[in-house]
Amino acid sequence: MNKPEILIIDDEPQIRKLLQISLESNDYKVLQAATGKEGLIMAANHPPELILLDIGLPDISGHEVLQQLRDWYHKSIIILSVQNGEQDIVRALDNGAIDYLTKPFRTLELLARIRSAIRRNELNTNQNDPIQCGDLEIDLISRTVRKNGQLLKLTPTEYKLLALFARHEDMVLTHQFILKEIWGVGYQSETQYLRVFVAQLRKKLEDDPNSPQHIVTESGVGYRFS
Amino acid sequence: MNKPEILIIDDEPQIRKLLQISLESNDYKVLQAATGKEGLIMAANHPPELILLDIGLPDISGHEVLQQLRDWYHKSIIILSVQNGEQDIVRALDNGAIDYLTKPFRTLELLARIRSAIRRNELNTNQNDPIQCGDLEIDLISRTVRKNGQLLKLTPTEYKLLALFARHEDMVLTHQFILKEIWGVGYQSETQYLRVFVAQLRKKLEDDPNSPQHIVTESGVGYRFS
DNA sequence: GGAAATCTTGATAAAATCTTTATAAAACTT
DNA sequence: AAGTTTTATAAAGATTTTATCAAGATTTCC
Repeated sequence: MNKPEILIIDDEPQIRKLLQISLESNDYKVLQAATGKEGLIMAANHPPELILLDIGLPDISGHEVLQQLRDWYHKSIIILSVQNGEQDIVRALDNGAIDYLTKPFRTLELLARIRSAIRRNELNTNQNDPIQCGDLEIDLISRTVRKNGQLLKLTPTEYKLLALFARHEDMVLTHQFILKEIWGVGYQSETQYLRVFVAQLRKKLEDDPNSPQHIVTESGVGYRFS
Repeated sequence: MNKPEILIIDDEPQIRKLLQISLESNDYKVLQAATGKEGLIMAANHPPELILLDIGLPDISGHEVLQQLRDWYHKSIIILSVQNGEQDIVRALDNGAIDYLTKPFRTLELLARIRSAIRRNELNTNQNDPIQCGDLEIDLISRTVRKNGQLLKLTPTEYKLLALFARHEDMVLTHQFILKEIWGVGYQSETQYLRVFVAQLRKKLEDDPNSPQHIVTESGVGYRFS
């Protein structure tokens, strides 16, 4: 049985050590790089199952590393950043990072995010099958959405939005990304549209729209669907 | 053990003979038609497992035969065409042919294509049985529609439209798709046609055309039949 | 060739959806 | 804890989409 390999790219030795202990005790194999350059080389030589990438690196910017990785690396990349780094987070997510964690992070949350990210790697198949999310079933071909087997009536924009969420389950989608995908370039500042439609979707598909389970808001960043 | 039946529609006797020998020696039962008309009749009387259809027929164009077949026949149709018939091939595939072969063809390739086509049939069986939707019964073979047992009189376009809906029960069909299927490419913006015919169909087959149960409109997208 | 049936096109009213505004609640900052 | 930013929600106005009728144009069939 092979352990999944995780590459950590971070310049702070304490962080690396902390991550190493947490991850190894949960049956992952850990690889470490202290600089962006080193990280790129290690990833290229031996592509891991997941990359944890610090945005604040000393040599190359983490954003630069992310972009270079994304040219060829298609598995999950999770961003590590200091608090108040919202700008960085949004930019990284828009560049293809799949999730983010702000330091200091809680171990349980870290592990949950990692499990989810690795699951996504394996889940890229069967594009045509209906998507099952708890009590929701989204069939992208027949364009139907069912909640507990019952057909929901969605407007075109509501459906587009839900389909976008469903295609990126568990991922944080930034406002900008969603707006670009649904309304097109040029609408990236109309975040109000998004709020209105998210509210409508929640009203239709959440058991309790006041404490949403499916469409979770990531304050200052975007939304996550699960 | 029943042998799968294959209907050949081709005006050239040599080709039919060649195909017959190849196919029978590989345990298929072969039916033959020399004209489009004859082919349509034979297919209707005794739907085969697969149809090999020549595009260059003397009486009706093979395209016409294909379209008429596709109104009700949902198993595989493989197109036979002379070389240089690219236009024909593209058109035929758009009209629902599943594969094509250019004459002269190599026997092994032919047999491989046929095996693959028949395998696809088995994925969706019972296509030829009458479709029952509540009080409606649509028989694609005899081209009849009954509501509570009573025969409805539909115009050709109305029938084509209803047949299209019935073949895609519960699916949302976009305006564009429907227009392309019924009127052909180039009519995809004539949504008014569709509205008129949907209204006529509803008048004929809904109990209350003002609150349609069968043909449901998906505003901004298309219609759904159930 | 002519009558009947069918299809195309235009006009208009009704319905559905989207956009925008307003305001309150929640979440973060300092 | 107060102030600021971000988010949620409702509802009015604007726009788009749909339904329906009916008049011409075309095709089909005898």
